[in-house]
Amino acid sequence: METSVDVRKDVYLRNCPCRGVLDLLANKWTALAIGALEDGPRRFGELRRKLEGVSQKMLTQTLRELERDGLVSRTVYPVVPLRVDYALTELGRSVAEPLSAIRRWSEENIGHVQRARAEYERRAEADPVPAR
Amino acid sequence: METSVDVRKDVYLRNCPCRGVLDLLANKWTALAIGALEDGPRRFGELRRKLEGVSQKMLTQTLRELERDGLVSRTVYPVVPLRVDYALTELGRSVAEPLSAIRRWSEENIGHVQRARAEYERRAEADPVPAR
DNA sequence: CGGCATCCGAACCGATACTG
DNA sequence: CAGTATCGGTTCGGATGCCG
Repeated sequence: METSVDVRKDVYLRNCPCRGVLDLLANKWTALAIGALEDGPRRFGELRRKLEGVSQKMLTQTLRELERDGLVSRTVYPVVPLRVDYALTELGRSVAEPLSAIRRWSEENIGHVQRARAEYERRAEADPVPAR
Repeated sequence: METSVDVRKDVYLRNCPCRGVLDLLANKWTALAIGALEDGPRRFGELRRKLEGVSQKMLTQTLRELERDGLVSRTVYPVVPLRVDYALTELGRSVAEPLSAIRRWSEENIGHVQRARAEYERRAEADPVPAR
């Protein structure tokens, strides 16, 4: 069936819709939000506390996009006070592992990055405009 | 040796420097740039053509950050016309695989995402302000 | 060829106030 | 509790022009 437009699935192509998906995953809070849901459903407030430094606005926005794209489900319990649960969908669970690898890499290699950064600055000082 | 400040390596903590690393990887063009260098060194112009839609400014900026953080090396050949090669460092090669997984997921799951998006819009139309 | 500097509109994001 | 709405500052990012 698949009415295939002549745009192959290649993130390097300008007009490929996968670009949008990549951008979603590349969002500042996406990897953290997905990771926080790996162990089961969480309430909005729990996520807010877990993702230190996230503003309520950005968390809401991030979760909305993830819900819209089918990675996260949102369940409202009509109780007082209001309760809203977020959970990974099957699609969301399938991206959890790749994103987890990214988070892990960040934690494991921060040392290397910091050393590289220090080295870079050291050069910039010692050598103002070498070949650039 | 490791002068350990009391900030553990946890991307969920507000003041953990890993946040900066995660942000680097979460940049719009980072995953594409790293991927384009997987098969060996590439010239600036090659990368520009490969990453369709990237502006020269953003490509330069992305490559600079990657160089600064030790994921990419930059080699200038003092010839006319000028030639500059970019290549992955060992650190850069170690992140190539995780980022590749992210790109692959984007390409493989664009269908699911598009269907979810259509479904979401369909609901929004049919049901203006249900529980939000 | 591979940049850098500048301008400028667009998008992002935090802070605050208000709602069911 | 879990949002929405709005305002304003910051950053993003494209377009253009110039340089070695």
